[in-house]
Amino acid sequence: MEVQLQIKMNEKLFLRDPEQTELGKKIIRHSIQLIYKHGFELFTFKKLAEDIGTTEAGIYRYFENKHRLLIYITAWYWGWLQYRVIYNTNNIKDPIVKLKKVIKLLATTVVDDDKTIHINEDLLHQIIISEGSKAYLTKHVSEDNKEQLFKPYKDLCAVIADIILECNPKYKYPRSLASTIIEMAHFQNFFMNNLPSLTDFGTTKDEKKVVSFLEDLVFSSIRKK
Amino acid sequence: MEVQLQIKMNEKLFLRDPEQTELGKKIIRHSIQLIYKHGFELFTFKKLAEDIGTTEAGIYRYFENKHRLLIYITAWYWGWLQYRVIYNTNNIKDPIVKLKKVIKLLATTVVDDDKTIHINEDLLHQIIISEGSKAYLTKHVSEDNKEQLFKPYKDLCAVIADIILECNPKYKYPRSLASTIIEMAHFQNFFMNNLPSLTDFGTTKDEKKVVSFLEDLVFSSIRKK
DNA sequence: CTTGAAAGATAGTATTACTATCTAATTGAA
DNA sequence: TTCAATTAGATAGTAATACTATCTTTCAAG
Repeated sequence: MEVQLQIKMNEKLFLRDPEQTELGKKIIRHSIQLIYKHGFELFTFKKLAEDIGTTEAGIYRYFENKHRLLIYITAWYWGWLQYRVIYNTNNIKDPIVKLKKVIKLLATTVVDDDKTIHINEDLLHQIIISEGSKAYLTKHVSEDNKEQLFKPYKDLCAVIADIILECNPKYKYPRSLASTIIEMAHFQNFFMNNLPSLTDFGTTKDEKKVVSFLEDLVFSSIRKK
Repeated sequence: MEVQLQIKMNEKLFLRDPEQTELGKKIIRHSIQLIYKHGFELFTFKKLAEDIGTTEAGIYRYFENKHRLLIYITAWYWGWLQYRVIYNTNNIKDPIVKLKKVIKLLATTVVDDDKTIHINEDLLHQIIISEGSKAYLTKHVSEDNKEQLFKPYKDLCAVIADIILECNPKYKYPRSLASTIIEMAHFQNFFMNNLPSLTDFGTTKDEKKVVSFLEDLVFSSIRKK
């Protein structure tokens, strides 16, 4: 059986739905590759158009600008992660086991998912690590937020917060702890590979240690006192 | 007695030392104001030159580009914070009290420091919250790091890691916990004000709650088990 | 008095981030 | 079969950005 996974995206993120056309899918696929290759600052629609073999104007028919495209890509990632979290914790009763699963999903390298042929999830994961926070670290974050552009991130955070509350209904900071887990899963990975002295894993560069650190952090905090 | 505080800066950060001239100091002062006003992406050397009343070429004599200027500003901030951490924890014996002091210094609004006339520390603090991580989230982070551009951040992290180890010499992740405190002090503040549902302080927007969250997180983790 | 450093003035270039318009190809409904 | 709509390709153009270059003025220290 072949299953195709479709993440439902907020329509305000694009001018024309990239999932609906060949060119649209190429834009997503190649933009992930190019942002990975050049970094977001040096990524341009010109380079993207050349890479695809279309024109700049063609890209602009799908996305207002490269920042919206970044938000689209990150939103897709958070949507996909939430799907994976729910899918992988589905039959687990013990919330502690659930939470461990979540931490692993967040902090561990992704294997390319065949259910989404036009997206390379491994590159995407790397992009989220180094470019993800640029989606919201802007002057217009509040307006973007009003348009619900960050909903997938906030939904994921809420799902994790709920699992935290299952572990300890009296824990006072479930949402902040959830966003801390999400951000640190990525930042500690980035630091480990690029500014190793900011972590305790610089020598081994083993992402399992990021998982251990996060587990220690989280379960110390929510353990009933 | 008037004390003037000078933070010693890495010479690779600038082409001409901005602390040594009037124009240099104006560049720092006005760039902080303008980055605060426009955000880093929309901040340009042209706008800065107009604001100061000099020319673009004039700015380029001090800084290679706006990204180097951002690194300079953030490096100054981390240097200044380390000074404040050491100054304020100087006579404290109890490492737990020390660590609480550090968290407060990191997560609480700064009052403008008269010891540095040309820098508005309050605006600077806001900039670090929303733009700080852009200094290292780049493709060239490793080369920049080889030039020691992030030393002040790493030094501060090391100082905090040492205090953590004073609290519990057996704690396994002092550096990662230190970088987590630093990053989350800023991110939780940003989230609280801009994406409130990612935190538990959205309704009150009270930064004291960020301090409480961080204290809970940190002291749960390092408590001897 | 002169000389060298800093800053001002002006100009110019390649690239970026768009917008506009026109034409060609496809597709699917009348 | 044809007509109309949708999508994409082609081309052009603009304002702003991110620089580099050069020449002149100012000013202060030796």
